Amino acid sequence: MDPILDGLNHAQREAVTSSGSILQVLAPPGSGKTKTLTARVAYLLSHHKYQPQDVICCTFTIKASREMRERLAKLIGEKLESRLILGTFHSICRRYLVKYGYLIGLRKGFGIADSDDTRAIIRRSIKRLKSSIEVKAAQGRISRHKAHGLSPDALADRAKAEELELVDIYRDYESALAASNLLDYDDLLLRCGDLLRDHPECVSNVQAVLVDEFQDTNIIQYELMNLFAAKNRRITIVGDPDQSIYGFRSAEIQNLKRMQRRYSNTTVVLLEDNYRSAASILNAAQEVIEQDTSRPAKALQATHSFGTLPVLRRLPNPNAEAQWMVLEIKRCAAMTGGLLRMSDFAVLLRSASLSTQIETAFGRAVKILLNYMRVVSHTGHSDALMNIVNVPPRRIGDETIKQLTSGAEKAKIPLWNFIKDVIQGRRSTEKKLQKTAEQGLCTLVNLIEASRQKLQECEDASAPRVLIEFIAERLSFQEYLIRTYPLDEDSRWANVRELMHQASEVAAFEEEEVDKEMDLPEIEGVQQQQAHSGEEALTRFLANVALATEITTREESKEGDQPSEKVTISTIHAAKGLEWPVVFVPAVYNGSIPHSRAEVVEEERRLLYVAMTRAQALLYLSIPIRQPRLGEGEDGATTLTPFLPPKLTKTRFRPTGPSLHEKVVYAIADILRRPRPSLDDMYKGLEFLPSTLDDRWTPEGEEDHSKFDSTSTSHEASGEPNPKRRRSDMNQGAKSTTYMSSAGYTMNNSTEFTIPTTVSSGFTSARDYIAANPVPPAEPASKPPAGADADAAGANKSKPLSSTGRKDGLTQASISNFFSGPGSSQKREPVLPSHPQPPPSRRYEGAPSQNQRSGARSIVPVALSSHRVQPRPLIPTRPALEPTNPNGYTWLAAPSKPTLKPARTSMTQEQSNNTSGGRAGADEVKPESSTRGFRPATTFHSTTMSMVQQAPRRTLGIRRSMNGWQDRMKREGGGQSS
DNA sequence: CCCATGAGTGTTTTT
DNA sequence: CACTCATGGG
Repeated sequence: MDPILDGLNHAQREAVTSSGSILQVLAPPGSGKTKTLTARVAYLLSHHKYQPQDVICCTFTIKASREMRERLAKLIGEKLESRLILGTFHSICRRYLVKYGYLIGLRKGFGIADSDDTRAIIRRSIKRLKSSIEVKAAQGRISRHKAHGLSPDALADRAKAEELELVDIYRDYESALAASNLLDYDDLLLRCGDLLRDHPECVSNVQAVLVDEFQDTNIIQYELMNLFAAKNRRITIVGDPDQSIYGFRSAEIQNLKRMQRRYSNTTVVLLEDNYRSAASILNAAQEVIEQDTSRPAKALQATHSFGTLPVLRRLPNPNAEAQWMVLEIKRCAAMTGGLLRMSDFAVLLRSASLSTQIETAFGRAVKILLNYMRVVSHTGHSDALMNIVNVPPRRIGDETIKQLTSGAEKAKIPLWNFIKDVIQGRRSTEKKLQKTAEQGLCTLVNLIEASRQKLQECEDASAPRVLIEFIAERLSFQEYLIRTYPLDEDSRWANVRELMHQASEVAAFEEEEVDKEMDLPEIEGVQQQQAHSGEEALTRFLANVALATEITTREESKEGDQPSEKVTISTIHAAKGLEWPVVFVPAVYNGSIPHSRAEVVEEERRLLYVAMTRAQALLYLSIPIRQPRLGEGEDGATTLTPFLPPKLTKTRFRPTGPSLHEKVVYAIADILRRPRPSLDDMYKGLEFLPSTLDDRWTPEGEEDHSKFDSTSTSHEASGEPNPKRRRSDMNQGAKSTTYMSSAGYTMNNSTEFTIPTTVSSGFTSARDYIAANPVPPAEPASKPPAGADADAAGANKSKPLSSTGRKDGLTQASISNFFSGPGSSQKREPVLPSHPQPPPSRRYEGAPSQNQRSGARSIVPVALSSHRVQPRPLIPTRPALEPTNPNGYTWLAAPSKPTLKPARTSMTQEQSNNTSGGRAGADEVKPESSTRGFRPATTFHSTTMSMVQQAPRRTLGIRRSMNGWQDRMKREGGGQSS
């Protein structure tokens, strides 16, 4: 039979082969959504003979589109795949606008305003108008209005008093964008919509349109979809209302319904077999989502065995929570005999503000260069210009800038032109500029002019790279970095190198496939706009960067390219669509999971649902029972998220990590469809574990003091039989290993570096841990040089640097801090904490100032990972273009076969690991998902671990180390001790 | 008057 | 880290 249909179940096949022109595929987590969509594309090409360039396939994230491209390449061959019009809505729109934007009066060479630009513009307006609205709030509201197609004037009309203030800002913002010839994210969609409405001929070739993650579309995207398909009205969408988590971005869950109304011939196919997770995980997740009573009931059948119950763990505080995760990760890795490697673990957070910011911060060096390039590419980019006028410092301060901008405004010419005129004596500012400032401007102008010249000379795709190098050179950029960030200049410089690398890669890529992906098919009678190739290469490069990109760069290094062994840390949003064997969802307390600022609680619940359904074999939720900083109650006691009511936690979760005896391990292997490890392997890693059980803290979340001496294990907690392994007692030996370099390195710089080294008693420090483990599965490091390092470290740190005394108390506010935090000292990577037991009973609370080696400070974080994944939208609270009828879907068509699966799916008791029976489901259906093929995603932000490994990975841009945390730690530590 | 530097505060989710 | 506010040098 048709190879395209291989491995598809009944419902999936039905979806793929459906003859309906308007098709909705409702696909819950793990049901083979992407697989179905790609197969559908292949099917349309082969059975309907559509040309690939006549098929549009939209996703929401770059990552998703990349994945789809890869899968399609395998299915239909690269040749066809490369001709498909496939990408995020934003990138597809950009493509159309580049080619046909002139038809609606778009100026050539427009740039894309990323959120920094946007924020800067809005900030300025707010300041000028003396508004009291917060920048971020204004930014969000404006975007929301734009997403709903409301112009400033339209908004003014229905103005409520308080919106009036916003209207002015909005207007201002729009004109600033126009003045710089910039389009923001919303504009890309809006303007493309305008284009296609006025000139439908641009898409007259389109035979079929496919949209992934449809529940995340907003009104504009929905409209775009219709416009793309205007000619032939053939649309396939896949989505799942339960995974709608992008409402804040104006996604409208009602689009599903809306689409059904619009196309009366809509066919709906429902997929309901889950191939990803253990039944126990699915059951728990299902109960969470079903609390939303407005949601239509929907079945989700597990095809895997029950597995082992998910965990809901209580811990004393966020710090302990982080340590616990690390311990559990080590325990799992060690006790499963090589079955799980670091990349199989993920920590999913509700908010990643910390790490996110840091990452962006680290990207600053890169950003500076990009802004130079943007100015070179288009001198009208006043914003980019303002960002770099005084970077590196040129004695051009606020006053000078004010003079210049107001002068430019009066003269009605772009800032750049005005500046140039001023320094060339053709114009002058109201007030005379300082001599020094004038000189500074002069150098700047010279540099930009020289760069533009250079660009003109460069007629090919290498332009981006040539320019970066030229500019960096002329700025003595590396020296500037050293001067500015003495502590970690090199990691920043590394980011720059990375950028250069990306630039050259892009160049190579484009050379060899010039007419590939970026070109749209020629349409008779409609002319496409062409451009100077050097300039065009530059613009494109910049656009890709702005679109968050991760320009793919296929090849990720040839040698040693193991999928990088790191634990992934990501936001839940970014994790959508992905899966991992083991998933941790920390901080499930009220205020975090239903986020305190969340507008729609249901969305938060879905978020938890999405997080839980990312797990294949093991799922851990955890909560610090006290959160010192953001004290919720007195003493910062937290309350469990309302999404996990007692009824649920009692039946669907266990209080501590499962004991990992053979059966459990086999079940995990089966679910992952990996070979079962041998008993020998399973025993191997044990001796380095502090305990074979999750018993360092009591199930109630207290530190378990009894633990130190005796071996009394409280395994009962887990409800499973006591494994026969005994805990190896490792006290002493510092088995740590290698962390040499880091220590050495940092020491030079003096400032602190403390942290990492603190190894406490005999465990490996986090850093060692990673150093030792990163690669192969867990093989613990060999033996240790021990002692010395720890001492050194200790000594060093004991000297608190100057005033900022760091203490080590480390109470972080949240886990994310923890992870990112401490461990890193200067350039190192993140480390994983390790540390199981605190040595002697030192508790940290008591001794704030000293003790660095106490267990407390052990921080160390995990490798922080990398990753960011895809996002998707959600429902807004807006005033509605349509009656909101939350979820009243009607299934127009029935799904797959009635499915009766043997009841195996839900055995209620945990012990169901029975036998290998676990694989039952798997036999009937060919497994599909599985983890293969997925890489940890390199993304824009990769973090640090990479440094540990030799080969730096490539990602677009930012590689970060976690400095910066140090100050933070110092501060926090200090504060709290007092 | 203008610019640089240091201290203090605070942070959902993302194309 | 970004942002804001205060102080000190030119």
